Amino acid sequence: MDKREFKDKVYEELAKITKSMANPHRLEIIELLAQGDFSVEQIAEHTNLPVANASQHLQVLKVAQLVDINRQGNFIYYRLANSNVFKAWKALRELGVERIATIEKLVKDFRQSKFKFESVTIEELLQKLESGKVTILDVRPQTEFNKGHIANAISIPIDELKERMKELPKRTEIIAYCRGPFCVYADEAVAILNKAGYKATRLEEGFPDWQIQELPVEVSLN
Amino acid sequence: MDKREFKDKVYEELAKITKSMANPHRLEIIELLAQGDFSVEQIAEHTNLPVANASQHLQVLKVAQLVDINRQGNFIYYRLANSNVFKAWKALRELGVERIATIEKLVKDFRQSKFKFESVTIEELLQKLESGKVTILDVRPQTEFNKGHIANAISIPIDELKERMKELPKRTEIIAYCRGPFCVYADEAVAILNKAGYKATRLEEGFPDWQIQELPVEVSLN
DNA sequence: AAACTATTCAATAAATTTATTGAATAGTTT
DNA sequence: AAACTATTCAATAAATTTATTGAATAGTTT
Repeated sequence: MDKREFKDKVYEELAKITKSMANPHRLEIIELLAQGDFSVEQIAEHTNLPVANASQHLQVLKVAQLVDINRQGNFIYYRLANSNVFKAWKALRELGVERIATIEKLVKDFRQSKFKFESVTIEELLQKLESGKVTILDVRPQTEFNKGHIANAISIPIDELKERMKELPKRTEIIAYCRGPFCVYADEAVAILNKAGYKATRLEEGFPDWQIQELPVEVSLN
Repeated sequence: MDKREFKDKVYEELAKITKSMANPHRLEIIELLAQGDFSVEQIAEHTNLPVANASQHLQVLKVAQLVDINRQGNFIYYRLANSNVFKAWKALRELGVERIATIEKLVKDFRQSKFKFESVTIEELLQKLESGKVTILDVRPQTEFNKGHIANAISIPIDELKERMKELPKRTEIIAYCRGPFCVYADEAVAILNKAGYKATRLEEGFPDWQIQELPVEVSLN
């Protein structure tokens, strides 16, 4: 094998992996699976895809070895194959957010149209945790919280927040988080809480970003 | 704009960026541009593409805002738009190297078919630098060395190594590096040097990996 | 074993990406 | 201004990716 042939094969392989990510639905699936494992049906519902279609995209990811499966009864659960998959997604996300004004604008327009809040980065949250009392609020669905969450976070899914917000302290600062920077549950939570007189801010990033940095988490052993 | 519409647009934009990278030639171009800027002709030559073809791939990268241009006389020089582009490439590369046994195998087969040497990681090199004397040898073409290189590295392009190796110390350990883990100049250098009685090893990663970690470099101001 | 359920498969048409070729363009040098 | 050079553009055919639909499959429950 000569040098050119070798190179061609290396880049060919890398391109295969990159292609397996290069689709809006598959990027969304990867982001979702960063929260934990999900069945095909659940993935289809979350991403608004017909099941057969979701399944096809999952096959593409499986062939590229970005996801693993785990059969339980009639259900097949998909999960990310390893943490490098999330790292690659994160790098692409950061490239996107920095480079494409469109995305920034989309995010801002959407957030500002309903709410207009500042957010706190993971680093800033760590500083706050060191210097004083902060309540961390996880507003993702209960099942995602159960799969893994930031250590000491309180779980109140966004749908239950209105009835259950009395469980939260009125005085201490509340940082709400969800799946990632594009997830709007945290924005909704901040809107609800601030209106009711709480002191709430959203975390810019999501649980997987926290976890990948090896910060303290509580995960289910399943 | 409702939630689903917002999500669709975000992932659509991210997929556009990802697609712009999802091609073997474009991945190779990105890796090359991580060394510095190059004209279309140079890029075409390095990647073994017809000029018109290279130009088309560069347009794709330009539209996605992964590269910038800089006209000088008749030549147009392309460069990476910012360090996040290299970070994304690096994340994909690491995902690839870890996940796809094929690539590992390709790299090993190719290296072992001609040479079979161990390599040193950036971290290991840093330790060596702390604990004793090491000569760092840059075997990339002179122009790439001039654009930027590891601080205190000596430049001897691989083509000139046989005649010029007497410039190198026989006693101290030599670490040779080039463009990145898929670049084989460093392997060739190690083979030549060890045969001649030098103590040489290759650096696993390349100059851009060193630079992105904000380790000491010498760069041209151009 | 039959009925059921979640998922995958297969076929197809439409959309997108790619390589190839030759011409056009934007700037430089004479 | 004419000749020249590097790069881009435009058109096209071939290859690949995608969504859609209905059927098939692998396993579970009755």
